[in-house]
Amino acid sequence: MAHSLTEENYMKAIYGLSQKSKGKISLSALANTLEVNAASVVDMIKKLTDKKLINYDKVKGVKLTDKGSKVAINVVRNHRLWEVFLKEKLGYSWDVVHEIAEQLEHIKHDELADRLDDFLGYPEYDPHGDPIPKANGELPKGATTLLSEIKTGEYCKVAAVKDTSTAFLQYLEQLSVGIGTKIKVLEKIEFDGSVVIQLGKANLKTVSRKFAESLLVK
Amino acid sequence: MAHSLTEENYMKAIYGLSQKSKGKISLSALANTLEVNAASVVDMIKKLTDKKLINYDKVKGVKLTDKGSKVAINVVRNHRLWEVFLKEKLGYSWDVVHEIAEQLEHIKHDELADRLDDFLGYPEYDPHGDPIPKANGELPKGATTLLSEIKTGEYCKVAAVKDTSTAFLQYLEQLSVGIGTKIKVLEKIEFDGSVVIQLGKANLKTVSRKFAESLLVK
DNA sequence: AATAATATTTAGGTGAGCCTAATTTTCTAA
DNA sequence: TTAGAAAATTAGGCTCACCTAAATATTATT
Repeated sequence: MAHSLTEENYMKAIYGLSQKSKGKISLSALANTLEVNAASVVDMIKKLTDKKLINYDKVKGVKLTDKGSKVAINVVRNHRLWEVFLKEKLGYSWDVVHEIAEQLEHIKHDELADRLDDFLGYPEYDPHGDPIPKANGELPKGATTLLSEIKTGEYCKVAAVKDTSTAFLQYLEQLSVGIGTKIKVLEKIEFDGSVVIQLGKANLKTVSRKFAESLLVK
Repeated sequence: MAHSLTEENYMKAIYGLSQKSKGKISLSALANTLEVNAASVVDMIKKLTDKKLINYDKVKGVKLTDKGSKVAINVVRNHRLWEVFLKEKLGYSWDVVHEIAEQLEHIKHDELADRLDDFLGYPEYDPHGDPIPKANGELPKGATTLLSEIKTGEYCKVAAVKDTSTAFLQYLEQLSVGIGTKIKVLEKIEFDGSVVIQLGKANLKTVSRKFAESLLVK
């Protein structure tokens, strides 16, 4: 009843894709996110289907079964808890925790996630602001509003990053923007979607559309 | 220049065997501790030799090179630090930490061991009393005296367990014997090597030769 | 020294997860 | 509606780490 590291990664990828884009999940989308060849995906989809972890239909695409969903949520829970550990306890910066958690998320032991959760004080969000699934699989509400959706003149607070690439996280670091940072939207440039924002008392910055669409706020 | 999980386990096994028995390390001894077929060992020995991680000689047996030694010590360092973490921070009992640390020891990130070490307060020994290699590879002195070597009437303190099997650890737990427990040797039965010991004020127990040869004291 | 036991090596094979190349199916846009 | 693009599939191979079975070496025992 245990799953290989690779199987877990496929299910996590399916889960991730189903969260961020409501449409159907194609094999090529999976191949893309997992950075493997489409032919490899076909193999694995067969295997996971046989194990009743997913359902596949040319029309509906790939879907996790309840069983597969549990596995995926568990891996995500582990990943995010370990990220909190790495940041809060070992002092790693948020652009590094992801890659280490990619390894730690596959450590298998019944009570491990729960003990870690307890040790960390039951955090609701990981260092990137993503919600950490509870032991029962329940997911705390995550932010859904983009910085780009905030009206001119209004305030918001950074809730999460949509893009967890090192490049973006380091850029945020450089701007001293983190989870909880207060932002005022001063101007939205119609031409290219750039946004002029105010950080702190009088610190003005112009950020790109891409930036404004990568930051989740509330 | 990274090594596979399997390669790391072979080097750890070679290191372990070289620590506990001073003689030559045969392929069959390795096959035995790794619980694989001897033919598999032959394959891997070739591979590790090519990578200059070990030297193999029919007469002298298997030996780690300096390079291989560094890898092995690193894995052991990781293993024992994670064991401390699991016991001290997550509250796992000492008969469980080993199997989880078997997985955690292979997590790869440059600063991880050092950060963990710092977080744990630079422990010198793991929960079984085994010395934790320092960042520079140096190994704190470990206990070498067996309970069976203590003379009748003398006192000693448990320093480490030589056997880390669940069966032994749980038995110790049951007897309330842990690292640091004070023991007085009352009698040594010549017939079968059993030892009568005193735990605490007046708690007498008779333990087998096997037991007395599995407990390291000082 | 001969036999028995153990250790080592070779040869050939397995499954997991990946690949390329070629093909077929499905979707999209002229 | 049909050509072209994109997606899915098949066929055949690869590497890693393992296996069994058989052959050869070495070591121990009588």
